[in-house]
Amino acid sequence: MRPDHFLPLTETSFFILFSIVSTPKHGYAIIKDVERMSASRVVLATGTLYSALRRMLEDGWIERMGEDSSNGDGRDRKLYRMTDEGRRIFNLETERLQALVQLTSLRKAMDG
Amino acid sequence: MRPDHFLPLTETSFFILFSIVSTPKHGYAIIKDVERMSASRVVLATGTLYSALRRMLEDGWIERMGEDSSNGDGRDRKLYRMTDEGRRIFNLETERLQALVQLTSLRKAMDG
DNA sequence: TCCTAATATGTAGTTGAACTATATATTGTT
DNA sequence: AACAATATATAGTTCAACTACATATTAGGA
Repeated sequence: MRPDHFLPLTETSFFILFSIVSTPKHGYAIIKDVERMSASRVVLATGTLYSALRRMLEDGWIERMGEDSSNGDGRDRKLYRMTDEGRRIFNLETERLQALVQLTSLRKAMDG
Repeated sequence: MRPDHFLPLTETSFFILFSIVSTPKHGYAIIKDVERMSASRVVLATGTLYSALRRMLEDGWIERMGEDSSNGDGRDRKLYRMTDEGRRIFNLETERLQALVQLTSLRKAMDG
């Protein structure tokens, strides 16, 4: 199993994984979902999204599903689904985040 | 006042600011402090630290204090202190982090 | 006294993720 | 017919973090 020093995830990777954590989505839907979830603070450019997706595919964090052409509509859509490895990494990242928040709230009590 | 799109902070910047939030420190002390705080998960290389410090000085997030040579010992040490602007940014980042953790914990209940 | 680890600050060059800009095509609405 | 929204993708730039290197002082043990 690969080491864990790809943590911390970038904000982009984090939100992409978060977006497909339970429901596979295609690229454009991920952009819209991330925008909604973040209250418009994170708006991914297509260049940012597709290069991030390519990296995650290479690393096996996500995979394509419905590779065949016809998706009901004759539309060019590619659904991305999280792999077990992607889920493992996403969980590690949320744990890291929780620890960080806990650390900063501890500071408010003690000092030094 | 400058805009807020320097958020999210990188992990490096976050830990550096966190380290000097109440006590000014010199570079090497910051490295050791960050290592301790993160349970050795984050060990800053000197190149990483000093280039981050330079950027933060340029942006006015931190400032030097005790610029004069003699620090009791004849040692070459430069203390870095957080500015009000640095504190403002650090607080924004902790708020962002809290919101993120809240978002992920919400997911565990609902789904979509 | 010599050696080593810890303390302390810095620069040069590389890597890689996110960014802007651009290109293309389809679908739904007016 | 025109336009906004939906949909995917590449090329080139920017910038923070990284590795590797360079230098010097101080404390402690052999």
